[in-house]
Amino acid sequence: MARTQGSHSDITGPRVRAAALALFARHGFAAVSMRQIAGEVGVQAGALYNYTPDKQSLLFDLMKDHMDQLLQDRAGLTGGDGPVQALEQFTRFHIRFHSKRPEAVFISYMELRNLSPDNFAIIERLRRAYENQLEEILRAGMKARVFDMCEPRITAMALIAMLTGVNTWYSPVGRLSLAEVEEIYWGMVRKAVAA
Amino acid sequence: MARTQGSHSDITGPRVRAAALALFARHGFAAVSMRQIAGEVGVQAGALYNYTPDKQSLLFDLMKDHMDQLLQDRAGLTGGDGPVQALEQFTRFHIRFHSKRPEAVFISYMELRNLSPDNFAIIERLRRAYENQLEEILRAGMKARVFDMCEPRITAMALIAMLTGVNTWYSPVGRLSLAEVEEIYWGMVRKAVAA
DNA sequence: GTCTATATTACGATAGAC
DNA sequence: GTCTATCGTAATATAGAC
Repeated sequence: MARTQGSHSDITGPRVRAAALALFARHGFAAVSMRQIAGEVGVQAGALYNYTPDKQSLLFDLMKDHMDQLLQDRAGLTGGDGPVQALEQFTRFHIRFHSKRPEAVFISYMELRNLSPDNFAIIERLRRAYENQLEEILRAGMKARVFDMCEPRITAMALIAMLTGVNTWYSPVGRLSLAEVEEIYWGMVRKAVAA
Repeated sequence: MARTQGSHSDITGPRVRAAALALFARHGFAAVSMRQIAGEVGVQAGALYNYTPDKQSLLFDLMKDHMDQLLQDRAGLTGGDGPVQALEQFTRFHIRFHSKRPEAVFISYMELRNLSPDNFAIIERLRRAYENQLEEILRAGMKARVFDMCEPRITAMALIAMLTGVNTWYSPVGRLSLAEVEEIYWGMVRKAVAA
């Protein structure tokens, strides 16, 4: 992977981030060295510091971008005509979004403890905002008497855990299509909160 | 934490494992040094090698013991009078067992990638055996027409993910008792698979 | 069984040449 | 913007004294 000198700022930056994403997901943040990332990109370790002030920022930027994209994509949806439709939309969106980015999802769940306190607080606030969206859907459905549960916050956490669990077994080349997976999980979600 | 020389084999061994469990759960396997573990125990780093051949074995032993205990405790249960009772028993057992060992659970889910290939295969086989127990309960319930689902394997994975998610928010000193948590989750599980 | 001391290797990050 | 070279530190694991 050795290469001669030259200027490639516009393509090296994204490649550094892509390499870090793949390596952090595979081996864990603490187990990956800057030299490994550089080797994957095809530069020397020192060159990485043209694109990130330090290793911590590299991790944080990956997680921050992931959460921003999640909330942005989610904000682009209509919200549905009622609580049931909104819940179905949330369910399908969550599965689709997360199954398409297994590495970023993995990192965002596993590497929280390797964030600096300040960075952790930022990511946690974004995650909380996403969880709150599901909780509000559940509360609206209770008010409309189409859902029945005693603890909407905990139900929201339980449903998100279930949906994110798709990533532990789903493969795009597996037996089930993403549409079929959505259907199976939407069936469980619908029944679990049904009035 | 410094201490003078002396022989303490019978108490140091468990303390090494306890320190490793706590530190691995808090900071991650790769981020914890043998010196940190030794410091927590109150010995020098070299002394740890009287209790483990290397750091990898320390991690593996923690995970192996956790899985063995899970399967052993589970095997001590009756199984219930029918599929519905069996599912309720599984649900309550899973929540109770996992909520009582948050550190071991955390490690067993997060540090799989830090196991050597051989060790990974052993742990995976044990995990699979546990998942199969839930899958068999679901299949029995389908046969008896008390459960309804199209994919019992995936449903089992979904339910386990949901139940293990309790560990992300539950605190023994929080608002809800463990019995209340069990009740809430059993309600969701029951409805999700109901015929 | 634990200590001190160390061999060997690797880490994150920086400096200055090109 | 990337290179080579390096600073300062810390890692796992081992050896031999007590």
